[in-house]
Amino acid sequence: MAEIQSLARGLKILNLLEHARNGMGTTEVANQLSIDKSSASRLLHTLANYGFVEQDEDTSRYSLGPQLVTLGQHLLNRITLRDHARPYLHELVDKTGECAHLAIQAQKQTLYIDQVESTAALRVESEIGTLSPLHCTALGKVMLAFGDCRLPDEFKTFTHRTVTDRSTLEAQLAQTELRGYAIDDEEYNYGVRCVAAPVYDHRGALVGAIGISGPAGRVTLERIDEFGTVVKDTAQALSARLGFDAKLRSSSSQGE
Amino acid sequence: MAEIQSLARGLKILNLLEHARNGMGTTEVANQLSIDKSSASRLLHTLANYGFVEQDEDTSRYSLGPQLVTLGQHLLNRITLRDHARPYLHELVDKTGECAHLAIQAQKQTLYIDQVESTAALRVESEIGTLSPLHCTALGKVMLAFGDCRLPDEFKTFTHRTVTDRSTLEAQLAQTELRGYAIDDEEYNYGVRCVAAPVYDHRGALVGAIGISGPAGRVTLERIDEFGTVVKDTAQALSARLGFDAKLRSSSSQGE
DNA sequence: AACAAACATTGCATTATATGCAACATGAGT
DNA sequence: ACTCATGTTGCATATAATGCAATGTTTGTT
Repeated sequence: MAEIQSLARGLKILNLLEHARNGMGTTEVANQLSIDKSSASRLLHTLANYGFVEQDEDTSRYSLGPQLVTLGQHLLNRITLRDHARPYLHELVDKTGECAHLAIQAQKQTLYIDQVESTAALRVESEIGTLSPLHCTALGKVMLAFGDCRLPDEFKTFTHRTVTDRSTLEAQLAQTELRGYAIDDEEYNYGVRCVAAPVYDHRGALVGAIGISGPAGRVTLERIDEFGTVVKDTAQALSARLGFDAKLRSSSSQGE
Repeated sequence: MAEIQSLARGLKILNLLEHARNGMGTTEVANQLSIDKSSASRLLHTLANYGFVEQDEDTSRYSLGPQLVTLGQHLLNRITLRDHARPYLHELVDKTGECAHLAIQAQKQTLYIDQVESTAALRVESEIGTLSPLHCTALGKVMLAFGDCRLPDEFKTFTHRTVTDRSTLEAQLAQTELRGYAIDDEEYNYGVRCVAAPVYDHRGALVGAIGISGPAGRVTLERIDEFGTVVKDTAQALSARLGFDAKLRSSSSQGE
């Protein structure tokens, strides 16, 4: 099905503005999209009418508008998993001393929907709202190993440790399933190691993943199983809280 | 300047989906917008391509998509005022026992960008991302009294206490300016009373407002000045933290 | 102060896109 | 098996969107 070009252009403008710290002028937008500046002006005016962008009165530059906060926050607030998971994220921080995150699958990627920060000076933060790849993040590998989504078609490289070979990744995911938790061993960010485990609902469907991230110097390979067990146990407690009965689940979801 | 119709329709779809708890089907969207269902289908498909909506694989229904969370959260996270204000919101909760909020002006309304909840069982929450009117909320009246925006053209009624007469509102705003804090006396929500005060930056520009909200039974008229003084003092401390020098500001922003 | 350059907006004729209609495929209910 | 509703797709047509040129405004240079 073909796209609606005008709508697509408007949405592209929003994505451009995400990366424009000081907003963008009409001509900049036109140049980036390779369209006439009069077209850009009309697209921006329409986005502004509905509050999706705002135009600075002094400089005429456009920035992302409040309607995105309203819709985005509204969507976030209706994910009940966030409320249920929050205490467990705090528990993860308490037990591991590292930052804890909650993610769901969206857009064939991993969407971070909550985090609890640790008190450590050196810490790993993942901004809520961030979309990350599936194949090289701990939370993403949980979706692949325990959920029903397919492997992506391509595996982008982020560090020299990123696995981009399909059969190697599949073997890793098989190991993940056996262990009951996933590992990101500096595959997405240098110096950062993460562990994550699946969260199921009362019907046994994967609804998200929780995990911790820390500097590789603290989340060492020697301690990875210790961290992994804590994360797995906490995820299981959260799943139980959501009405998941582990006995009814096939043994493939158990890490024993 | 005329709007771009296709883009406007796409954005209207997003606004419709905000209120659709279980998503909407293609035909529902078409009916709501009075357009053909083939047009609705193409608009929704385009929105889905860019992640602004998601289509449920089983039911074909559309819902708001993760890109809105990404963009909205990105925008929210870049408002440095939130980080600076957070400790002061906690201070307000500690001192008053009520929920504290931070808002900025956006779209000729008041946009809530942060809140700290009190521990009281009965409390007033304002969802982050919410847009509220200027003329009948405490935070909104702060924008009108201490900022440079004009009065709205119309004053919608929310409770029987909502002020809708322009000269009465102007007199109220003059009082607000003298007092140094604004009051919402059940004008926006029945049973809820709020107090708010202005936050200035180092250049003396109004950048936001902080305030508290509570049940009218606790935030009584007898105690309103006590609450007002606490909020005003906290807002002044935050302004000072942002580099605002109260001595350089005209006396109109001082509440004495 | 005058001038040039860049930017943003607007009018308008033309072009390309978006549209609605009809047909088709699919699923649900009887 | 049949009917109805929904969603998608092909296609001809109508309309909106487009780009060009002109205009107005602001900024920077001389």
